[in-house]
Amino acid sequence: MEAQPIRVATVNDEVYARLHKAITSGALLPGMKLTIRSIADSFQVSTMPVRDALRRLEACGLVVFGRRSVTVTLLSPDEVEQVFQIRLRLEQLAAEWAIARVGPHDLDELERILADMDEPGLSADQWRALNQRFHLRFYEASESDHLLRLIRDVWSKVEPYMAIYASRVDDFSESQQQHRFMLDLIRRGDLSGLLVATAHHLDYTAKTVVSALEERLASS
Amino acid sequence: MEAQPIRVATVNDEVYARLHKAITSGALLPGMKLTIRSIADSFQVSTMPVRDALRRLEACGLVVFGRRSVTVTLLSPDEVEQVFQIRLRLEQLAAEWAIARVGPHDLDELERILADMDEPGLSADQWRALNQRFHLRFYEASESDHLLRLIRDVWSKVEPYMAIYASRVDDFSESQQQHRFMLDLIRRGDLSGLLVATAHHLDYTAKTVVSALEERLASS
DNA sequence: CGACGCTGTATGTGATCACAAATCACACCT
DNA sequence: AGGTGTGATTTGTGATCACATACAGCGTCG
Repeated sequence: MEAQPIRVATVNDEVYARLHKAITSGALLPGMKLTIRSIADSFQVSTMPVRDALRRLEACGLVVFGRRSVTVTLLSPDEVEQVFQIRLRLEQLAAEWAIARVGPHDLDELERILADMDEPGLSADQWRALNQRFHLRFYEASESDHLLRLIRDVWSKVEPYMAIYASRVDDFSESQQQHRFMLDLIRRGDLSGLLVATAHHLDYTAKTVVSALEERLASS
Repeated sequence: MEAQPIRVATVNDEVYARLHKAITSGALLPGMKLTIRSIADSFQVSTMPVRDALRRLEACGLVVFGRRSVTVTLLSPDEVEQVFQIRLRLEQLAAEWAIARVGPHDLDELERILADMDEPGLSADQWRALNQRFHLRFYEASESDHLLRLIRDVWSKVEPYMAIYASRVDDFSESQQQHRFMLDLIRRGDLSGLLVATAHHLDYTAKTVVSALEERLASS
């Protein structure tokens, strides 16, 4: 139980959190133009915290500052694929570190998350949240805040597109099967097996997301 | 010749660039407390662009916002080592992509940079700049802005400590020898050899930097 | 002599205002 | 009818002001 310094919620952080969620959940679609003033008005705050929040989102790569505009980052299918490749390398490293330090308590929690994901009738958002929690929860065992933060940021970049994918598909059994297989490898401490499984899992996800994205682009 | 959109220099960007350089070059030491107002005064601008710039630096991990203070990020030797490990994975991926697309023009420029590094009487800052340019110039051939930006950011995190190291050592021949070896592998398209060499090179650098850092900590 | 508590200052946060430039619209010219 | 130039509006940028609170310095008490 490492005590994080208590951060009293500042408006800045709140705006950042809401915008981050809005973008990654797909509520604000990639390519959409944002205006600082409208956001400020809708949140009933001044433009200042919105500016700060957008700056931080810019550094995460979620928005892009133009000459006179702020737009939600729009990735081409090719870029999405690149980001997935980057994610893979980072997550493989995290897996290496995590598998060596994972404890029984961690395993229990991972198991519980998977159980939650088996629950029928999950919304796409709920499934995405649980899916992310499963992976990140495991990587937390790596005990590297730097790596974890990096993975989170890179994850965020492709999250909007996973939201698109998840909203069109209602069968996650294949993905869930892979999760169980990976958890089993983690339990047995099979690192090389886990690395392969992770690559396979991410490739599978990437292919699905990218093809869904290309299909959407072609139809427009 | 891909045309970058013309960014007229805003005060914000200028402040960001200066602070970034000040931190990575070691002029602002890790752990140092910053005050928005003093920075604004010294740059003869208002506090506003400084705030924006610091927010962006925060997202890059170069500064940390406390409750009532902004401090330059201070990394423990252990954290520095972690970041080097992350760098390695990212740079190996970049090497994979770059070695397949590198062209004669790129090779010429890399050669020229190495020649510049052979120049005797280089200051520590100059050597660091050239060293970074050599590696990043190669990775530019990967043609992935996302990966490149990520590497740049992660690099920045350990740059201050490389500055400490570089200021204490005046013999870079070992490092330079590794560079020449790597460039030769690039020329011959020997990917697996390059991956090993990259790992060796970064491990060597990390060990040197970390031990210099620990030595400095022990003596204080 | 040291620890605790209070007060004053310093400083990040948020709001409001002013400005310049980019964008859009409409009208005009070719 | 299509392209172009001009004006109005939008909108990000930067400055200044007000405020609440963390932090330091000092005094007092045990």
